[in-house]
Amino acid sequence: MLQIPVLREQTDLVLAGLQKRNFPNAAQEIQALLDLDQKRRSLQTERDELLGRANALAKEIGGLMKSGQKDQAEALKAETAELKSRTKTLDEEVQHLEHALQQGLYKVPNIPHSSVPAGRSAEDNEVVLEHGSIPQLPEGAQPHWELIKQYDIIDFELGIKITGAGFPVYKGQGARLQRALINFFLDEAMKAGYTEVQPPIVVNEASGYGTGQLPDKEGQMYHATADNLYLIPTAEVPITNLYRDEIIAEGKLPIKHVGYTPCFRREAGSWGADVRGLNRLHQFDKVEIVQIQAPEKSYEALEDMSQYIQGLLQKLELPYRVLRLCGGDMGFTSALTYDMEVFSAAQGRWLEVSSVSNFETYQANRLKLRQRTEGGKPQLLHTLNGSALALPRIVAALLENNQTPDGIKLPKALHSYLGFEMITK
RNA sequence: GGAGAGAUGGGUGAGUGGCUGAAACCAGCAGUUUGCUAAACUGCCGUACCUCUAAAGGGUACCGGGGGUUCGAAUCCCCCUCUCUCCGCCA
Repeated sequence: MLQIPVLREQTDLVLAGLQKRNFPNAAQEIQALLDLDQKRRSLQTERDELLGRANALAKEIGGLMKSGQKDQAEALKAETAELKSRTKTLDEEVQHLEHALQQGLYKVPNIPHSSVPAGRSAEDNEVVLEHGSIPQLPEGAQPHWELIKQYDIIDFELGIKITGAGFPVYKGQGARLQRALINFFLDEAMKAGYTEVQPPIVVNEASGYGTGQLPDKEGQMYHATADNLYLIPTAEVPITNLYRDEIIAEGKLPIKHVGYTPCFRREAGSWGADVRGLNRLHQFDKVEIVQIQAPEKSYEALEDMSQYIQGLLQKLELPYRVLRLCGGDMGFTSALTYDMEVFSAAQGRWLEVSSVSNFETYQANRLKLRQRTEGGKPQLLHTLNGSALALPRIVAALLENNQTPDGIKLPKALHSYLGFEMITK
């Protein structure tokens, strides 16, 4: 979440940012928070003064008791009793205000970076670049949901039987392709300096709040209520939370991690015409890269991550484009997001396969993730992450774009991982 | 799941009602000494908020989390969480 001092001292900047996001009633909402903050501070000052007096009295009483001056001690006790009841009331008010402020701040999204275009929806996203050419498909080319049946590599009906819609079963060459992609992505990331981690795929509530899934996206995560644990929607959650409540030494930066996990998304209310086949699932595999960086270097890191992800797409020989998301389409916690989309030729659509974001201090503030700086107070770090990559839509594009009458040709980069070069019947 | 023990600063670990935001040691930082390194010595060495300020300073809170007793709680009481040991169950 945003820091209160930023709200206080750079109000105009915050308001301009919220406007870019089309955040409703920004001025009133922020003013309400500033009022809460003002009131909290004045009450805290008052409370602390009273507590200070009570502490001094307690010491005095101790001294009097020791020297046997009981009557005088009793007189002071009476005074403390009154202080106590006043501080109690004040303390309750302060706590109430702090809570209200916290709740209010949870509802304020991150401030977009200056390069983020204004806009309301996906249509206003800015195409930064396009790479590769659109493949010419043979006569009678099929969308991937037909191909997976023909080659018997992914089975949605079986998934429906054992779990439900959106939980496909990968079989044979399909399963092998999944495993090849995961290994390829992990190996590439390690070559690029990311340290692999294998985190839990269920997380507690504190982790959900740490990276901002809670309370904003409460309904989007599967919730194991018996233990109050959440199935992760992305490896970002456990990996970034590895560093919750940490103060990192300057020399340890940047921290770079890669992790493969299944991801679980309820996708409540988002099913429609464009979600056939692998386009949208409740469970899917993803390799995620995470960086924790010093504030002055985070945008450099974001560009590196973007380049890295583009390199993967190039090795997979997929045509792709890079979008800079507009204020209205960007995630709640992000300051700048690039989406990478591949062209899935039989559907004739761009499919989002990666989203790489700089959260600046928004997550770090919740996480209390800071760096130790020389001679100064600990300073909030910047967190970044990106998919590298999400598998299902990559698979969709690979199948659709590379179909031939003889089978589906797979890119060279994967051959050694697959043990075959083409999916055949 | 049952029984018991425990949770203190970066680490080890003292502390059972006031002089303890917290000993000591280790690690770390700065300095003295030194041909270099090492050793020795000296000093510094938690976080958040409030207040004040040019800077310094001052205040409050925090000893797993929450509540209570008390003029006063790391210390006493209650609840919760977690860890360890033993038993049971299981991979």
